[in-house]
Amino acid sequence: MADIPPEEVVNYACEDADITLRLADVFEARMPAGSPERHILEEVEMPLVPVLADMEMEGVRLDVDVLGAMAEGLKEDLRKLTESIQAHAGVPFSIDSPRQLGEVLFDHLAITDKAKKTKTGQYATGEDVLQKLVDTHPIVAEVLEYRQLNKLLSTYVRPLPELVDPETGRIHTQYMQAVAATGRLSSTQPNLQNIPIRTKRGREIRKAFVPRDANHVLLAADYSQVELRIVAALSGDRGLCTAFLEGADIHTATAAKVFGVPAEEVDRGQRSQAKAVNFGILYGQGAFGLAETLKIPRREAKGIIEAYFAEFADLKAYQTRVVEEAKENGYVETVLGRKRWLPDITSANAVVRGFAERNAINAPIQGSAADIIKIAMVHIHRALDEGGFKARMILQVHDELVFDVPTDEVEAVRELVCSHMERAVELAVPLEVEAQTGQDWLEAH
DNA sequence: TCTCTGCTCAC
DNA sequence: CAAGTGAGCAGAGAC
Repeated sequence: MADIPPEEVVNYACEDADITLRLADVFEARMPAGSPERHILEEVEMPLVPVLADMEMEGVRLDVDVLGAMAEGLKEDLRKLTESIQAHAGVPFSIDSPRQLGEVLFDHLAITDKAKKTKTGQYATGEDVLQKLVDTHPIVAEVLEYRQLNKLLSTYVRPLPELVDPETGRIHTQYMQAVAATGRLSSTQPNLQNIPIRTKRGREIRKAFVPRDANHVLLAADYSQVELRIVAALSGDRGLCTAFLEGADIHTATAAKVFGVPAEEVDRGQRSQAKAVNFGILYGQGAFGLAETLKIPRREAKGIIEAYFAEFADLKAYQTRVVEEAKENGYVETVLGRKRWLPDITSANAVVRGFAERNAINAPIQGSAADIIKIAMVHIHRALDEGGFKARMILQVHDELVFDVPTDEVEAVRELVCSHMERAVELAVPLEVEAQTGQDWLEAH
């Protein structure tokens, strides 16, 4: 081994021997030519590196005045809420401290005699816990609102303007390519993959994400129901596949089957329940979790899940199969053959094993969605370059891509982006993409 | 200064 | 016991 340059060698220190191997041999053994791993490395992950680098360097412009105005409003509302919460409590305390808040609510004010504890023994004061206690005392609703507004101020509105690069005037996130166990990207410094959208107040933050100048717009393109389409394709479930092939509203179609009524007669409540079941399926949720989400008795949740799997029997069989395969092989795979190893799948501990089983169900779905959008990103980046477009890909949020586009390129880029996203892979069901433009990220949704 | 905990934002 | 993947913030305590 003396003739191998040191940078081409890996050393293993074992109990009673030092083993030296050629790096190239280790690589060939771990990623043999023609293997799915090698394909993912060479055709997806490596080509994605310069794409992500370009996105990071390009950055996204932030209108700091929008956030400045929001900050003033939030501070004033938080001041009033703090005053009122302290008055209800009767003692000064830090609302930001879950421990102090728990003591105020459950010892001092004693708003319930059934307080829940966390695993470390302190009072649980999470959103779901407080939501159930909202009628016991006026302080509870105020704490919930305080938490929501303080989250917006402390995580987004205050820090984001600080992260604008003085050179470019833009925010430059970092995409982490080898962090998430499923193959997803993550985003840090700042995380631009969790900018609020759910609440009215939070959504406003998206108005601060703007195109580079007056001659550009933001174009946001997102996959419609991509994970449910993937689960339909992977399971080959006839009911699910047919619904997607017919272009049906998937939650309405699901409700029609589960509740045994024609699609036209599905009401809002039934659709919303079916939607919750569909999402739960992606994570391996059980009756307990569904009951919690829908705020219905467990018995009822169990009935809904049973009706669901009676209708979508191929899906049930698929989930059973994927867990069995995980036990057999020690891993599960995405559409591209990306593996997630699950050593806990054979654990004797039912809690630990249950976790691994839900990972076995979820990872192929979440990971396949990651595979698909990564392929689309590589193709789109190449097509924009080859087409001589000035449009730039600037953000990825798991099932969504955002572009900064000159106004005269909008229609061509929209077509290019949608077409590459929809054709990234060929599945047994169509992939659909919705694209919208706007003068800010909120408007583009 | 570092790490852990609890909480909450996104998909 | 119970719903997957992440990141960031403030509090609290160890060092």
